[in-house]
Amino acid sequence: MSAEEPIAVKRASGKNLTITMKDVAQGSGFSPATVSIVLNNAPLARYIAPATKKRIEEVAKKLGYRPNAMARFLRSKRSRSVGVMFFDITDPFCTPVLRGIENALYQLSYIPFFCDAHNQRNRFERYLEMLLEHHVEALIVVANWLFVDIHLLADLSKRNIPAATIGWELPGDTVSSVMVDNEAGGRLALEHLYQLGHRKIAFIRGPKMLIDSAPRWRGIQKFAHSAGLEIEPSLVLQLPDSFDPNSGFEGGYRFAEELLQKKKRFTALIAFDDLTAIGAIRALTRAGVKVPEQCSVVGFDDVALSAMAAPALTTVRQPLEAMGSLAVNTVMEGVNAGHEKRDWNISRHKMNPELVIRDSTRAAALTGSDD
Amino acid sequence: MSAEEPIAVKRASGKNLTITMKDVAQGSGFSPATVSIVLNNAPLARYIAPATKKRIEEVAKKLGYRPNAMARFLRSKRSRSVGVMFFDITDPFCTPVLRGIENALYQLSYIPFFCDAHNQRNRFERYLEMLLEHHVEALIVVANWLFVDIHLLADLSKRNIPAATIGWELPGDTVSSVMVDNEAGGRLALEHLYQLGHRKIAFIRGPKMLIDSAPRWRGIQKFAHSAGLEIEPSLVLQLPDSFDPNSGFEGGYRFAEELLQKKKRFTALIAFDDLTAIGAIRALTRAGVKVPEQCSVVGFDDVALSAMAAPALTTVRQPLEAMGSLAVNTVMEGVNAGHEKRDWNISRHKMNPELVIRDSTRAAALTGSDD
DNA sequence: TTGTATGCGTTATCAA
DNA sequence: TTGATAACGCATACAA
Repeated sequence: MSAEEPIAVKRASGKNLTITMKDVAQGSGFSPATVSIVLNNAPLARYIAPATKKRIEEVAKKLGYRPNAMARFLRSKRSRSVGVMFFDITDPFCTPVLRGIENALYQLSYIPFFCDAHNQRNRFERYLEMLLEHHVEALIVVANWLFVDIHLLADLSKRNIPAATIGWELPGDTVSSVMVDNEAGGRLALEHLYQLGHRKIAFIRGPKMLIDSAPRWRGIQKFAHSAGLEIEPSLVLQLPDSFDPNSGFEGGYRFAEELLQKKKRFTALIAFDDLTAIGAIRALTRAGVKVPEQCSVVGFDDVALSAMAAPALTTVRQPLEAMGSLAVNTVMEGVNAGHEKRDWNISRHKMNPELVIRDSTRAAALTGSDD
Repeated sequence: MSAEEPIAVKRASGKNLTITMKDVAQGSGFSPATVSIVLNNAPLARYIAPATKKRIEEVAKKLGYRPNAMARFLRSKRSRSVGVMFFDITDPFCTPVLRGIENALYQLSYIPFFCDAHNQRNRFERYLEMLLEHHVEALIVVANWLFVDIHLLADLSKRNIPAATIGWELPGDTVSSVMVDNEAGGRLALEHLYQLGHRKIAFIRGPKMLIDSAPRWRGIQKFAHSAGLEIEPSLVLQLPDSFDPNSGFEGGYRFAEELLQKKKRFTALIAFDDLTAIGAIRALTRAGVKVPEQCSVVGFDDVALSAMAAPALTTVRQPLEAMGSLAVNTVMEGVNAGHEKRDWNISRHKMNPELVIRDSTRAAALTGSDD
């Protein structure tokens, strides 16, 4: 093949900077249809002469042709984009999840629209609107509490837009979900302390509004029951509802302080999440109670800072990144099913938590705690 | 107006779930052109009869009409989307920046595409490709080191796609940038310690590959010079290059350990960034050196975890969220200029850092440091 | 093996 | 004051 065959492109030689398929057609001497078939490697490409293919690909490359995703959507109805909505990206929980989502989408050559509802309902709705206008093929919602009524998201599935939630689940059978097995996590935390010999254990439960709170506590109760461990009510506190994902830190601090002031005796503490644990540790340390020597502390989540906390936090890890990818794979199954006109079902995943033992826990001393 | 005038929409009553402009036209009894004019409040809308407007808007709403962003783009060349590319979202530096970008875009009814290069060049390029295919109106790149040659991004400005970098700047005059004034920040950190009476100060400088490292150090040197403070070379260490944004923690730990082992005497330490500072504090504490009683430590950035560290970290804050918004406003000026066929210039912003005094610094003791 | 024609949902120009 | 028509860039059915 004459590799030097000139590429003729008629252009107003002016402003128009975007190379279109027509340009490639003109440049290669074939029709736009043929170009389309070749560049997309469509079924019909089987019948195109190799020389033609080569020529077209060559020209496309030389011209720097880039398919226009918008125009393409108009025909194919595939936008190759997915909406990713966070209730509050400020929550350290979110970053690894985002990474997991992004990475899985990237593998599939999909690109995410990023939305952050700032915990505001109207903002959530506005973003939903925008995503719909941009015709995302699927939606992933990352949240740990619920203000979104079913209708909003169920609406999506009526439009055949598969949706999945992470860290949260919806009643009904229209939205898939990916969560950690909170009950197992709660059990894991208590079991760990129990095995270390702790019997006087304090608890800072999660806020009522968080869907995680109840099952974690249930896991704790169940283990306590099965092990014959008594949970002393006066050692159980519950964080107040709050929209600030970082409020746990302050809450943990205050509640640990409170326990100390009431001269409660405990050799270990299970916090609702890592920030709460770190806040509690801060209060304990400040009051002269050494962690873990005098009091062990366990968190939940294993967010990035937990490994850097002092002492490094023992915690129940959620596989956040994996949860992100799983959500992607889940909705993409729906997307594919849709295109192949297959039926499919939503799925609800409960992923296994994992105990990560670091420096904030150790075997119970013989004596009780402080004061 | 008869509020009950029926809306007649002919449809195959089947699968098609998306309401188009044509549907609104049919439903309202007007032509698509008129509907377009009314719903976009185009100039010509001035001449449309109020009753017509009302009817059309009513029908559009009742039918749940949503403009198709793709089709709209094809005509208007406006995608109402912006590419946001992170070199590594894992860096705690990034989250507040993302929030700032997202928020500013939201105000303008633009939606961001989220891209994370994972510090990989080919991934960066692939994403760039995707963003171009999706015809983003602008690009924002968040990074603190450079593997991207000018050409890649300069290429954009040839396509009239305004670009801005955050935390990093490019030579040439094609890409805007938003950075913190690192030199001022370095000065701030040292000045603070100096005023507290510290004279024996150790430094952990940033890796060479980070653009921030040099100016921060320059700010330190300049202040030292002007204050007549001597910087002891043996107290100056430099972090090795690394692609892991969290490696500073380990580096800070190791270097602080090293200083201690060499029996160096110092009453304060300035770390390149917060993670490094927190790592250093960990090593100091572990070696029995109390922070801040025996050694003050200053960080840089004020990432989220700094306030929660123990002790809470004194640091030089970058206005990360504001930097994000500023970058948005900067590129949007280019976008607007482009549409109004105006000329415009890129801009380079240096934002003021701010000293945040927390618990990791205090007045120098009379004696030196440890051992 | 390749080309022609059509339509996706909009907007803009022109005509009525 | 409103409507018909063309065009944006692409992919497909059909024709050649």
